[in-house]
Formats: sequence, structure tokens, C-alpha cells
Amino acid sequence: MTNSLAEDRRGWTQNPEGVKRDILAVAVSEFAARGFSGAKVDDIAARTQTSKRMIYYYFGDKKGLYTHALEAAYLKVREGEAALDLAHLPPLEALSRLVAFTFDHHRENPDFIRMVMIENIHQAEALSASVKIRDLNIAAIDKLREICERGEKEGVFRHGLDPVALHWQISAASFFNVSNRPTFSTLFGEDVFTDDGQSRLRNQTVEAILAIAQTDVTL
Amino acid sequence: MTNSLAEDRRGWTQNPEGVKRDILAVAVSEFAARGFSGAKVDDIAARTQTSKRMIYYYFGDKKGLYTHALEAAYLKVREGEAALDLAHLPPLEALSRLVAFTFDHHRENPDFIRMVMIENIHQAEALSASVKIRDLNIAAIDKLREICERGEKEGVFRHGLDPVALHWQISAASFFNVSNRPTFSTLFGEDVFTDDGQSRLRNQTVEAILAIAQTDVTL
DNA sequence: ACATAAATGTACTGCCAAGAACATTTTCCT
DNA sequence: AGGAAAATGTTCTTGGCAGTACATTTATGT
Repeated sequence: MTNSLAEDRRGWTQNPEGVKRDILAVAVSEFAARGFSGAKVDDIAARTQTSKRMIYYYFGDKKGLYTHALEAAYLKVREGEAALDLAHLPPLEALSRLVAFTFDHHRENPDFIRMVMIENIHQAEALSASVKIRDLNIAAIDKLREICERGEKEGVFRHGLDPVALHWQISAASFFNVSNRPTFSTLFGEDVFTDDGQSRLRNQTVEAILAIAQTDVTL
Repeated sequence: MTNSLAEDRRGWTQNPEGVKRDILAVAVSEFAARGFSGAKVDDIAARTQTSKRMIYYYFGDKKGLYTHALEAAYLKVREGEAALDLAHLPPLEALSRLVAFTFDHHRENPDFIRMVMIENIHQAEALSASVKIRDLNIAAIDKLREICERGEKEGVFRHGLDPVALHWQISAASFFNVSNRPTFSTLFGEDVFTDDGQSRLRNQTVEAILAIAQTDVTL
């Protein structure tokens, strides 16, 4: 009876990778929720199974932790995209799927969106410093570029279509839908964020993108 | 000579409204630049012609200052929109103009955009509490609603067009264009943010919105 | 003119939070 | 086995920053 459970705390097993993953998961969540200055290292540590000591041991300082958290968020979300295989679909179908997928995928990863919002508040300082992330995104747009080229060749897309501009359009809708939900719903109601509303918005967005991409028959 | 310029500091004139405006202008700029926790009351005071004392005198605490700054930002930007008169234009033309205008107007008010970004990070807490801002935005969407109704009546717009969903689309493009410029340009280059690139994006956006609004001739 | 309120100046306090110091325990290598 | 390196625990220290106390000056009303 004198040997309480607390006694077990003496002695522990090392688990560097596990500890790092644990810290990063919590850090993403906290930074996403409160921003860089809003997040407190003590709070992050508290939600962790380890201690503040380990945060500084592995990541140096708060900024180092933030940078690694940002990378982790990007990595996770881009991994989710990699599963999508569009190369075997006709261009129009491929583009439709890509837009619809992106719309949903962003919705499912609000923490990632919020990390990017925070990064934008800080002029993408950490992002600029990360070669890792840049590579990930170049890969992301290559998929779209391939679709555009096929579409042009087959004559279903207009000539001189810019994949980056198209990606901008797709991102704008998908990103804004998550990032600005709090203010938008406060001002204009929750309607567009119900399941029905979201599905209408997704269709509308797909339509809009297709309209941009397709050969303009009215000219 | 013993009467230095510094001697003039003894004695001052009161100017409550001027002081408040001064503080708010600086506060918007600082909060927009650094976020709520990132901005420091001391820094705001330093950029002011008055002192920290007056900030607490007029706004109570940091949060009060932030709320008033947010209102000031909304007020300024909505005022700029009020000048736009579209009621005398045919619906298609009116909508085109509205989209192009919104696109440009958001670009010209980056601080406002950043305030809204920050507000979204904080779940629109301050926005929810401000009746003033809600009224402003209801007015903003009424303009669009009127255009939609005329367009439907004249048969150039599809039936059951939702002004809120349309506003969502317009906002998404115009907002994202400013809010995500740092990360987007870091990852995909500055091309879309040059004058040329921006003008192409604006046209593309107008096209996309019109495609959504117009009667779908392919059905 | 003079009392009262509004507006401003100056100096201080107290706490929170980032990071460091110092100590101990595990693991790995030979 | 035993020594070095890696990983973790515990306890300060210190600067920054939100908010306050106290004092003074300017306007205003009658």
C-alpha cells in the first residue's frame, strides 16, 4: 500500500522519436489555435506527455518549435493529397475531381489552414526558410500542370492557361471557406456552412473553375 | 537661450477626438501587422502623439482597444464601398463592376484584410460582440441582392441564385489575394502579384463569377 | 471667479512566460 | 563492466509588458 502508483514514476524509458512526434502534434494544435505569440510553451508542454525541458532540448526555442510544427502540418496535408490519382482521367473530369477534392481536403484540415493563416500574418518568414516545404508544393502544382497540358492538347481547355493562376483560384475558394468561416458566419449566417450549403458551394466552385479552364465558346 | 524648445512642453491643449483618432489609426496598423498578442500597447503608444495613459483612459484595456480598432477598420473600408453606384447599370455590367471593384478595393486595404484574418484566428470573438459592424455588412450584401433580383427578373441570371453564396465567391477571391500573398508568392513566385498578373487574375475572377451567375445555356 | 469634471503627465507594480542552470537517469559502445 | 553520450527531471532567473496609482493641468458651467 505504501508502494503507490506514483512510485512507478522513478525510472522511465527513452523514446526520442515518440517524444518529438508528441510535442509536434500538440504544438501544431496550439499554434493553430492561438497564433505564435498567443501560444505558450508552458501550455504546449502541459498538453504533452513530456516536459518543457524536452521542447527546448529538441527544438531550441519557441521559434524552432513553430517552424517544425509548420513543416509537420504541411507534410501531413500534402501526404493526404498524394493519394489522389488523376492521370488516368480525361482532363475535364480530372480537374473537377481535383477541385472537389481540394475543397473537402481543406475542410478536413483546419489546423493546417490556420497554420498558414498565421504564417501569412508573419509574412511567411518561417516558410521562406524551409526548403522542405517548398519542394512539397512544387510537387503539388505539377499535378495540375499535367492536367492543363493534356486539356490544351485535347482542345477542351483554352490555350495559354496558367496552372499557377488556376491553382490560385482553387486555393482561394477552398482556403477562404475554412479560414474565414468565423467572421463570415457571424456576419451572414451559418447557412453556407451546413452540409447542404457546403455541397452547393463546392459545386459552384467546380463550375467556376471549369468555366475559367474551358475553351471559351462565346468568343 | 535658457528658454529652450523643451520649455514649451509645459502646457498643452486638449483634443479628445483627435487623440482617439490618432490612437485608433496606430492601433489598426499595429494589430494588423502583429496580431492581438503580438502587438504591444507600449509600441502602439510610442507611435502615437499621446501616451499609454490615454489608451487606457479611452479604451479601458488592450481588448477594448482592439475591438475599437476592428470597428474603425470595418467602417473605413465599407465607407469606401458606399461610393460605388451600380443601381443604374444592367445586371451583368453591375456584377462585373462589383467584382472588379471588390478585387481592387481589398488590395488597397491590406490592413483591413489583416484585421479580419486576426479576427478569424480568434473565432470572431470581438466581431460577434459588435452590433455596429454587423449592420455595416448587412448593407453591403443588400447591394448584391438587388443586382441578383434584377438579373433574375430580366432572365440573364439563373433562378434561385443565392446572393450570400455569390458574395462568398467574390470575397474568397478578393480576400485570399491579399491575405495569402506572403505564402503564395513564397511557394509559387511573384508572377501573379505583378500588375499584369493581378489584372489577369481580376479578369479571371470576374469571368468565374459571371459564369456562376449567368443562365446556364448548356443545360 | 471658482468649483468640478475632463483630459493628460509620470512613475510604478506585479505577474507571466521564455529560456537557462544544474542534476539525474538511460542507453550504447567496446 | 564501465565510461561516454543521449535523454529526461527539477528548479530558478529575468525581462517584458499589461495595467495601476498618484499627481497635475485644462476646460466648463453657473
